[in-house]
Amino acid sequence: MKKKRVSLNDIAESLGVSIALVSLVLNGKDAEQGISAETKQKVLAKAQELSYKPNHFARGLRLGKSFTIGLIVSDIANGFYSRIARNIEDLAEVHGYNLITCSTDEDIERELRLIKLLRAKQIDGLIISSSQENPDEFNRLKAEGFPVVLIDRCFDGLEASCVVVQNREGAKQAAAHLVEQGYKNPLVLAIEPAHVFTIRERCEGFVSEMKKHSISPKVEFLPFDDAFNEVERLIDKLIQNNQLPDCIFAINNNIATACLQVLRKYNIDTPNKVGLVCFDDIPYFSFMNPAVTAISQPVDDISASAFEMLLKMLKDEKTELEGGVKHLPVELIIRESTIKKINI
Amino acid sequence: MKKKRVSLNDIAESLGVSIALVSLVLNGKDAEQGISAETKQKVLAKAQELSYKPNHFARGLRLGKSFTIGLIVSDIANGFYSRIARNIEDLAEVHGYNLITCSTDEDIERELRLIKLLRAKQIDGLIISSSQENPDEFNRLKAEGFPVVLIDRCFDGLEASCVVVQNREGAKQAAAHLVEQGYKNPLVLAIEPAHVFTIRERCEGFVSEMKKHSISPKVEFLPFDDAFNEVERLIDKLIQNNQLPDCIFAINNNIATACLQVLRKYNIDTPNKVGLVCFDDIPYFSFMNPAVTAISQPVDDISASAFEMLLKMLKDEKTELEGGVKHLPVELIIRESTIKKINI
DNA sequence: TTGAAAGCGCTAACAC
DNA sequence: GTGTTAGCGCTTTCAA
Repeated sequence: MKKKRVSLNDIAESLGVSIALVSLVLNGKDAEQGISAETKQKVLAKAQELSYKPNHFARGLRLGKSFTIGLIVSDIANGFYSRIARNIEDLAEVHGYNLITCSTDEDIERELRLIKLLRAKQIDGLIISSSQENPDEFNRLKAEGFPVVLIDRCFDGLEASCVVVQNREGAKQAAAHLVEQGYKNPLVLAIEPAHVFTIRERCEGFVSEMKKHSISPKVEFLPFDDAFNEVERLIDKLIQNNQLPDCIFAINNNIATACLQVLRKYNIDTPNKVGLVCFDDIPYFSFMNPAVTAISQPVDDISASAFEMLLKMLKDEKTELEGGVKHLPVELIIRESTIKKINI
Repeated sequence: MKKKRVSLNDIAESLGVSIALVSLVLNGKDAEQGISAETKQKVLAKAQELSYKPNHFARGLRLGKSFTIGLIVSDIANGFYSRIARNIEDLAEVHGYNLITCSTDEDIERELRLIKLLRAKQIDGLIISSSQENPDEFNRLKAEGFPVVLIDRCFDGLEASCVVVQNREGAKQAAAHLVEQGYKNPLVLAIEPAHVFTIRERCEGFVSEMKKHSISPKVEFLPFDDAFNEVERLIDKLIQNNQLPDCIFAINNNIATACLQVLRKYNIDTPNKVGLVCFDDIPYFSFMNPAVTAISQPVDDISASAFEMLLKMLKDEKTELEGGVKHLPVELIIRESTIKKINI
């Protein structure tokens, strides 16, 4: 029993005026066209009465715009990305845009498919934390004049715009802190794919700082899925081989959480037996047991900067798109998981 | 320097065939139309070469479908909803649909605006956790034949389809558990707006169970925003007036988290001085300090049921939409925050 | 086997 | 002040 949607035509007919007139009024262009206040009221009233809703397809087809932007991340259920999504959603709404969000699970092919799909759906612009191996796809998009902003992860040779944090510096701070606390045998727990910008930079920053103190950390790359079991398998193996580290640098909040679970399960005292520091802070870390030392990323700034960049491109379509990478600072927040207790 | 998008016409022209032919081939209707394998190949090759992407607007305008579904929740950054969003996103993708997600912050007007907007954007269906006061809007949608499934929250008199959990039963279990543990002076921490289905059912379930044990819990409704400060203000007042409860029933994961923060800040021993139980379990609760006793909701089942219902409506458009409410069971997971230690 | 053409609903240039 | 009209890109019916 589907009712037909009401169109401009329906309003025009029932009022005995032209479609164009109705369109003009409903788009607020009555002033510049000199439409009488009377007809304007009639039209507005009728539109209300029939509860007219503009057809987005027709409008989009005509205008070539969807007022929808895409957001692609690895996993929208990860607190880091879901906070970004929420921020961008709010910013977008202010400017009349909606957000269509997709998760890739770090799958390169899937990411390309999603980009294609979203473009077919005529999104006006894209914000993406990419899992690609190189910047080609994004340079292509930029060359086409398609507004795109990368967040979180960057590429050498990228020509499109990008917002990232100071991964290296953050990782170095974490390393320096661990050394200061007397940890000597660190393990870096990263995830695949290892080429990902954030992973690489964080690992390199951490390792290079450790090297300064004549320490060479082990680095392990875990599959993206199923963090808990992967971490457990690894820790188990390390225990068997008597190779347990005395501290862990977790590459993201997921891995850190998994670590905490596993350490607890194996009754490994944190921070006294094994310290833990995480890149990326989430609200829960501050009251976990133990509270987790973490490098906090400026989520609000990332969202705001990225959206601002995108909006600029969305607005002045004439000019060449700009490009450029913006680096945002991070902050090491020291909590219980890296401060050994005096009496153990 | 925007390149023009390539259209069916471009392919047709450069091949010297008709648009219709190209359309047929690209939609895989070449068999039933009896198009020669040769032309088919030509078309496919050309489409590939020009990297043709169908224009979603034109298609949608013609077909009246967007292959996009809407998801409206109060806050996509809340773990409960972000997990649901991720699940539905995955299910949707399998069936060729995308998800456009919006947050309302429990704002009734905003919710209505969003529904209108998404419909204008021609979403094919809607999954929503609503903050409305009554089912009118959704009964209207159903009457119009628009596919909609409510999740998490329901209404008396609702005619549309709905998936909820057994809020009352869960809250009762929580209450019974607290009593069993010897707690005698509970406080219910809920949020506004108080008319929300989940809030109401959880409060009622909890209170009615407590009444059986001759206990009348206090119930406080906090504004939706800024949970931490609201909880702190309240706890502070209770301490001043010497009215601190001996246990708290937090209505959702946000409030529970805020409670934990505040209790810690005030150095109030949990569970010995004040116990804490939460409706809705999130992964972090299991390794917080103390680990939080919580009522776990079947997030996967909620997502799957809701999507399945929606998909059914999306598919057979002919038949009258069904309606009906599905109730899913919950489970009390007992952890440290409600088990008093023997030696305190 | 293929082509022609109508029409989805809307906007904007132009005509009256 | 208001109407007419072309056309955005696509699908689908009918004709050839």
